[in-house]
Order: sequence, then structure tokens, then C-alpha cells
Amino acid sequence: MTKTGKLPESNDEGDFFERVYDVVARIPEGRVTTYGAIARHLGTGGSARLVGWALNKTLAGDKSMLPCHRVVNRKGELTGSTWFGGDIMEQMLRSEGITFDELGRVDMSAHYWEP
DNA sequence: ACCGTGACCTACC
DNA sequence: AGGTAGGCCACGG
Repeated sequence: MTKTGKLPESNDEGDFFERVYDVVARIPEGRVTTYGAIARHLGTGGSARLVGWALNKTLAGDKSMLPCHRVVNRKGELTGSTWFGGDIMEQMLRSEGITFDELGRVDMSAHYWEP
């Protein structure tokens, strides 16, 4: 292999981004997960930021079909709603059957999904 | 090539 | 109990 050496193995170890897409796309309806959980599952550990970044790229790419609205931070707050624009994210989550607390945060205790 | 930023999290004081 | 600081990886200028 003299080449770029990039082994595209479609095995489990793909690119970090694709891995994020895969996990996010596997999030069941009515369930939410956190960036840290995904990052940990991917093995990145403390690179939870990369997860959000990956989603950011996705949002700008063609993978906007990813249910990134089901991904919230550790506090259950819709941090990504800023990029979604207003309460769109909240509306989508409510449509999924997710409940919010008085603070407007997702009830992780009832919808927390772990990969 | 270097520095800064980012949809975060954990730990310590 | 709350607040502050640092860490992590990757991309953009």
C-alpha cells in the first residue's frame, strides 16, 4: 500500500464523523442521548466537542437528515437549538413524545438513551 | 506552521 | 452547594 494508507475498512472503525452519524441515526424515537455518551462510546472519551462539531458539519452537509435534535448536552438542555433556530428542536422533540421540565430541559431521567 | 475556536465534560476549590 | 479551570480532538484562518 503505498498510498495514502487510508484503510477504508468498513469495519466498526470508520471515521469519527461517520461513527457519530451512525450512532445518532440509531437513536430511537422518543429518546435522547448526550454528546459525552456518544464520544465515550466512540472511544474518544473526553472529546465530546468533536461530536457536536461533527453534527455541525452534518448540518451544513447533506446528512442533515440525522436526528441531531435528539442529541442534547449533559444537562438535557437543547444547546443545538441555537443552530436549529428557535424552538424548532423543542417542537421536534415534543413531537417525538419527549417531555420537558419547567426549565425547558429534556427529562433525561425518562428518555436518556445510551448507545 | 501556529493560534484560536467549538452544538462538551469532568474535576477541583 | 456553586463556580471556575482545564482537557480533549479537529478544523479554519
